Amino acid sequence: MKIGELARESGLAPSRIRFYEREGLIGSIDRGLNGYRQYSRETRQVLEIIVMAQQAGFSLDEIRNLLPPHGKGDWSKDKLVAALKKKVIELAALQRRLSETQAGLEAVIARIEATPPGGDCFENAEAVLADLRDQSKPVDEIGQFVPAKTVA
Amino acid sequence: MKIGELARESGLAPSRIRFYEREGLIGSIDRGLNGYRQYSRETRQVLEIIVMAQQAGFSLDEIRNLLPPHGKGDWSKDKLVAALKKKVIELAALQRRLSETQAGLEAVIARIEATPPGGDCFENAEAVLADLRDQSKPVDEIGQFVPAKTVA
DNA sequence: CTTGAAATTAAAGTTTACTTTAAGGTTAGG
DNA sequence: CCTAACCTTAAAGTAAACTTTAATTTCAAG
Repeated sequence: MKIGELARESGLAPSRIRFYEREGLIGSIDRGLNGYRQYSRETRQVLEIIVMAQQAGFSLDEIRNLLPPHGKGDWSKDKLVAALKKKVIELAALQRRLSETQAGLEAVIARIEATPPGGDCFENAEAVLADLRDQSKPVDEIGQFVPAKTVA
Repeated sequence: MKIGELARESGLAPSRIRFYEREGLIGSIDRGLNGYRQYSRETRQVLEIIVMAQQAGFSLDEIRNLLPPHGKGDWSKDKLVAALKKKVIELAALQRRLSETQAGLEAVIARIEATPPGGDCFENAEAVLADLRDQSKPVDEIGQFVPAKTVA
């Protein structure tokens, strides 16, 4: 599979795929005699995980550390299981982050919809934001809202 | 309230608050005789909403359009609520996909760990990857995974 | 054999979201 | 009164995540 095909299938631009390779997110891939990159189907899964993780707010740097080390094909059963389990843990991390984001958004929606039609925007803001603060943890103990601590 | 105090309370750098003002996310604020910015308590709430929305994946540009027109008063909350709800739906969809992927992975792990120790590693790996492809449904109807359409 | 689509590289450019710097004016404490 | 901490501005700098450009090379069709 050449880069153009992979690009079509994944929906990512070829430049982006090459960029991920330069950045070490995709392991060294095979080259044909002509120097063209030859991808396996596995690469598509990797790209998908990268995109998903990005959508959940992970930086490429974090993703690089989450992805299993792409040492080539000595795939023993144990290593395969270990890699998959690691992936499950990664997915759980993604889910946690998504849940937090979603909970925060829903709280904000609830508050806005609870505002009386003619009312001042921030009349009861204080109370609801306090709720938000109690439920999840968008603030630290000093009372500042934390800048999205990226979770490795 | 001067900028330093607001910065301490919100946890945002003064430069960042001034930046948001330049970008039109915070309305025109009062100035003292000395030219110092004088903030009201409302501004803190606005800053918190900005941070919240950022964590949910909104760009500053999108946020600017969601926030009340700071010329005068009423914030048409319908637009804001609609956008936020749309975002929640997106997040839910993302989470469903993650769940499916995770469930698939766990099933695959269980299968591998149940295989008798005599098996061929590569045969196994092949089957595992096939499972992964079939079980998770990470693609849209064209077969691409969608690149997180940011919603205004 | 020629032509156009697709591949390669290195390097430079873009956007977003800030921060830092430089050069100053203001204010509170000792 | 002096000094340090805080405020002001415009402008330049930075980091992340890509994309675009330019200058080739290669492949596939007619």
